[in-house]
Amino acid sequence: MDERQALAAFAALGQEHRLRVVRALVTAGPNGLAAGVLAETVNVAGNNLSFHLKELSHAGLITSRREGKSVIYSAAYAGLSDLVQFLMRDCCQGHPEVCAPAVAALAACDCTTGDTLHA
Amino acid sequence: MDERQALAAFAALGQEHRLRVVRALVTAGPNGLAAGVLAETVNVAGNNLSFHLKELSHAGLITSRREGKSVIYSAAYAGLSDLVQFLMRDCCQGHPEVCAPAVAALAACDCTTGDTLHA
DNA sequence: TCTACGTTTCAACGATAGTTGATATGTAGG
DNA sequence: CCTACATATCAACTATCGTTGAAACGTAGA
Repeated sequence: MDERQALAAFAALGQEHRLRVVRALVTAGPNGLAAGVLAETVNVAGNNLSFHLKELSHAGLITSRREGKSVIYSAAYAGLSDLVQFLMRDCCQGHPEVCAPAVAALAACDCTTGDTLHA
Repeated sequence: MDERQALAAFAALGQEHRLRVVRALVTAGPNGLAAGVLAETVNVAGNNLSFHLKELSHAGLITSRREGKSVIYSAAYAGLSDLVQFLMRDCCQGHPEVCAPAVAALAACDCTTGDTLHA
């Protein structure tokens, strides 16, 4: 991930409605949520939400697929990973103790119990 | 970290000059960099940089200390950790495989070789 | 094909953020 | 005390972002 992409991603997350959308989709899991459900969840008008979803999609943070009349959005976990990696890259220049908490914080996630940790 | 703080942090990072400042400080390590050095590094006028540094500081992403005539800024690694944790929290609702790459990406950092990983 | 539903696009307005220049603070040395 | 240096503050301007309402698109069922 280059700076331009990271910039777009952070700018996208730095907005109340968009951050809530991403959080909702991250917790929702890979099944995702329909645009209409998201509109109710974050309490935003449909047309306005559509604008934000487009921005999040362009930033590589979410993906979409059509299912009948609905459009289902899901978190782009790979994009989120890249963003985290971009932010913390080269944080260990001779002082691993300063960034270890970041690793520990994320490792505290239940993911560590998954069998695909190193996949 | 609550939503309001995360929002401020992401909005702070969603700006070219501020993102470069944070990246410069993250790679610089706990010793930090003087405001003047940062101004040259990111190629921003001093008064303008001061505005951005204030915003980053208010967002909990950097800290500052005075050393003689200079003010030294450093990355707030704890704040960065909290931010990462906020973004990925509850990402594993029954599907640990989707967020495992995020953990792996951060774990790829040399931090994993540090002796304070679980501290 | 017609209607209903879900979603997206567009133009326009109001609010907010970033830059600039001038000025103020605070610190060290002569 | 006075000057030089480093950084911070303030007001004003411009550009960009987010919201709103109206309208269009695409899909499914009658």
